[in-house]
Amino acid sequence: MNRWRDLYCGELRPEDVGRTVTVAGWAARRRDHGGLIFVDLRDHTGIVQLVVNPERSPAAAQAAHAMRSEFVVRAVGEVVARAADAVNPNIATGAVEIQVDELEVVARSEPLPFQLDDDNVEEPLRLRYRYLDLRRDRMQRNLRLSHTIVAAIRRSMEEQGFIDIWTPTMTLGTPEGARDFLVPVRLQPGTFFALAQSPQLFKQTFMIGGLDRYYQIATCWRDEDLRADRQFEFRQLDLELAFPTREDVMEVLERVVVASFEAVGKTPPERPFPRLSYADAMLKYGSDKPDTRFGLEIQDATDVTRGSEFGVFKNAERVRFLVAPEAFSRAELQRLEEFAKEWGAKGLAYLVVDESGEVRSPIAKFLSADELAAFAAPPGSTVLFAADTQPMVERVLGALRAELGGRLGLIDESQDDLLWVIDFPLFLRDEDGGQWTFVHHPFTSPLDGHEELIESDPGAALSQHYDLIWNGWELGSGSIRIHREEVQERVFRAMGMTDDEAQAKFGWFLEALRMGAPPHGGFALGIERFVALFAEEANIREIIAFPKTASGSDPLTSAPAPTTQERLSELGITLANPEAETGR
RNA sequence: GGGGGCGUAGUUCAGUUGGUUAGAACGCCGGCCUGUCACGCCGGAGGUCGCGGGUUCGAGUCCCGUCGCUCCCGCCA
Repeated sequence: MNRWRDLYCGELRPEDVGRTVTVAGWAARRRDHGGLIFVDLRDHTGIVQLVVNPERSPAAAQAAHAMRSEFVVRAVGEVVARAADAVNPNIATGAVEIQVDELEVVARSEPLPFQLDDDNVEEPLRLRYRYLDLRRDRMQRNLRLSHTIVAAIRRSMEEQGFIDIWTPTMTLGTPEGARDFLVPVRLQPGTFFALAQSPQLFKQTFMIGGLDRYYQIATCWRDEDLRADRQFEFRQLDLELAFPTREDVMEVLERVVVASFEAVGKTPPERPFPRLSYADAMLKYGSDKPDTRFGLEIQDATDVTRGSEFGVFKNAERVRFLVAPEAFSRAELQRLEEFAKEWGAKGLAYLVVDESGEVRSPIAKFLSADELAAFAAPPGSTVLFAADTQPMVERVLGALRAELGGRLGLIDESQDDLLWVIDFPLFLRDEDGGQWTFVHHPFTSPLDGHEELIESDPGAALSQHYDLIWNGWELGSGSIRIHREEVQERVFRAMGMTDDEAQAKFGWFLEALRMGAPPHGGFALGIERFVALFAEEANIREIIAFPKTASGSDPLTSAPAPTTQERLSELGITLANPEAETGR
């Protein structure tokens, strides 16, 4: 290759025996036997063993003796076969080694703040010294996997006729949705750009502009609290196409998913992926992103319990239950009730059917024969009830189901369940107001024939919104959009927005809809979540080179940081709390 | 904004009912060692027990406050 190296450390094989080669990398480990010194030389491809023999090269032996962990080293030597009893089967290069003639310390290293072979280091320390963390297998693997998947996505999108177009990241803020990150504008003090939460309106504008099939791996910003699966900034595969059916959009995504599985050598799911209605998902799984790798389905008993002697059942809007395949002890039931209460339940009624078939329950005496028949469960199981409003019942049993799935080991980890949740409602009622608010975003089209319900029965109107779910993780959302301005205005009105407000926020877009907007629809898939599932990482920070901590800072650079008074004056900004200016 | 968990050597952790000089492993430093591959053996250095206050004869340990990290709820069109 060049003066630094002829090939990579991990590439050496028996057929290289006899060659004189130059290699370079980091000294992962040194074993100094006083005479012979072994050095494990590492680069991104793997490890090769250097053997430094003072009889062969006294100078190299001296250099190797002074060498320490993570020194950057260049070595010249002869590739030799190892003796049969000296072969190391744990590394790919284990049949050979390099007898060193020349050893150059290219760069020294201080002792590291943590050991690279310790896979149990606190995350803040890893992030503070991310460049060291990146040398490790885990991060190398994850970042390269991320690249492989993004490359496969791009290839698939281009094969399907999509073109990559850039959209602005500095844009007009939207009061709805997530909090915007604001960017003050020096040339117009007092005004702000918002960092794009997504290219939503721009991609719809591409369709009106006749671009037909657009995609982008777009960075998006949202100023909300961070989580294991949420960062301030993240990427999404953003796409939009003209004149599609809902099935067309889903097919595009299914091809992308299958191409990604193939790219990483994983058996792809069969197409088409199963479709599940929102109503069924909420009933059976208590979630709009169900993990369907296990059963434990929720059942509705409201028809039977409406005439119950048991007041809690009789008066509840909904009574639902699930049957756990274990006869829980009193202590376990108490823990489960605690759990249910944390999710908002007032209590947790239960029927335990022990191994002999005997029913043990404080509420059994209130229940009719019909009720007991409806809840029939096999010996060695427990029926767990939620009785409350429908949203609360869904919430509590959904959480309980997910918890039990994990706790009872019901999940088949080898399985990959990809599915579509479709037929979402168009609106949900705001918890504290009673105001109708959109489920996805206000540009989602009602289902065919549901336009009339926008005014007459908003809660009953279904939409052409669909979510893609993988093992209980939401990969992304999409919809067929509204392409008629008149429908768009009606949706805004149903949400309680005046025409003036709609004009102020979206006037430019409503105007575009009046000038020949084709039917269109699209999708956005979260790249980091998608890659994390392939990488079997529970946290997207493991997929991101330089992520923020849960409190929103970067331990490597110490960002964010206060700025100077000069910069603030230029921007026309006065801090309400000037102490913050000097930093913490 | 709310709830849970964590914070002791460079790292990962232990630390009894509040009681003498706060320990272990790995790492680091020095020495010995020519077939190791988590090399081995001998010796050594290394501590603001996150920070501040309180209770006590005495606090790593108990109490209050605070900071940081993390998970979850809210929030995330």
